[in-house]
Amino acid sequence: MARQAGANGETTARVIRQESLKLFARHGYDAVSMRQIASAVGVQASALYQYFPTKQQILVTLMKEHMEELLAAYALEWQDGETPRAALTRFARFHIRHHISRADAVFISYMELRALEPEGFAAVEALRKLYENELKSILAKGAEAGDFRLEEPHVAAMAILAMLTGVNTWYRTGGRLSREKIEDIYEDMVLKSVI
Amino acid sequence: MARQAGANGETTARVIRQESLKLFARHGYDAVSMRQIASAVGVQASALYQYFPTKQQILVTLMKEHMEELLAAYALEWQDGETPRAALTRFARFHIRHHISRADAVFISYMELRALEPEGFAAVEALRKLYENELKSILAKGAEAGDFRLEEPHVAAMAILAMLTGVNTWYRTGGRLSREKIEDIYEDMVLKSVI
DNA sequence: GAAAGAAATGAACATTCGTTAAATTAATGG
DNA sequence: CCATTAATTTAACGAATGTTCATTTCTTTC
Repeated sequence: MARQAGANGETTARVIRQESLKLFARHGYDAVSMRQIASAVGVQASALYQYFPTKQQILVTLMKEHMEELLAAYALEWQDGETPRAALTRFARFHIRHHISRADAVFISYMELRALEPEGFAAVEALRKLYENELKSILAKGAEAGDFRLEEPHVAAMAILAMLTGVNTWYRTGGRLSREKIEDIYEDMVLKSVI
Repeated sequence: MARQAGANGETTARVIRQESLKLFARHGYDAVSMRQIASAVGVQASALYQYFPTKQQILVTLMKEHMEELLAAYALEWQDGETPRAALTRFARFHIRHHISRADAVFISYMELRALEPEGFAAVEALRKLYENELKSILAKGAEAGDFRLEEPHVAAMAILAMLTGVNTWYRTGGRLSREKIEDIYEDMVLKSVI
């Protein structure tokens, strides 16, 4: 056989992304072979090279897309003229909501940074900094306005991001707590931690 | 050459641990080869098998030792009859202090869980739960006594641990902030988040 | 219905991997 | 100083890796 009936390039490309994401998250970039990805897609390893020039490019694509999706989703939520507290509340709830429904992509984006070659690393890191700056900006404004009590906005931002992103270490779909409830808990802790 | 002048088994074993820790933290378990480790130690790859039966056992040993050292260090700090707030303060400061001076081991212990085969995974996971339970116990007692306001002690414990452990994503030795100062900031945020 | 393009296969490549076995050298104890 | 043992080397193993290339099959277009 060579070409399957009903085969379509766009579909295959999407399935490659999908299955790579799952496999990288489950076993790690280095532990997953091109043959494993191909097998999950239902294709031979050589077929992957019609869509990605290297294995590394699959990873870079997944990570960049994740960060760009995150930034785009946050941009949709953003509102001008909010109080610092309202902005921080919005940020916390958005972060939890966005992250718990994308466990695999989040996992990869934090774990596989070291698997990136310099060029891809720089690109992904730049996107991450953009997102971090959204939170830092909220905290800095809040500190200036006297709404937040914090000596080191940078450290506070790192602490809050770590706390929020940590939700993925324990949250599993269909668990006891609803997404709303989890947002409530984290919002509460984040707000209190800076007030 | 075969045996080096002054060679000694105990020394080599320690150097293997040391260099493996560095390499695994820097590149990830799967990305590091036995030949790389051997080269860092200053020995041929086959010599490693005098000290560890498999590459996997090196990883298991490093992770178990890290968790056991953590539990032992915490046991030394522990004090009976403390108020929940004092206990939480002690926990937060201990966690920061212990973790920032062991960046490599901490990194591995969180990143390479998935590289563990079932047996080793279960052992390491059990040790981790013991440590988590120390914090949960503090939070549960504090909630019962009315010192802490939290509906979900489990979630709060996960959130606090993530926040504290996150220090290693940004902290670098010799930075602007002293260890004491960092402990102060995290203690403050953790305490406020549950009150 | 033939030509052109897209989608995929199958075989092969050099390299690297974890691991084993036999041989070799240095330190130790009588 | 000789025998033993500990520490390490050199060489080799089969298996797996990312990637390339020529070929084959299906779809679309004229």
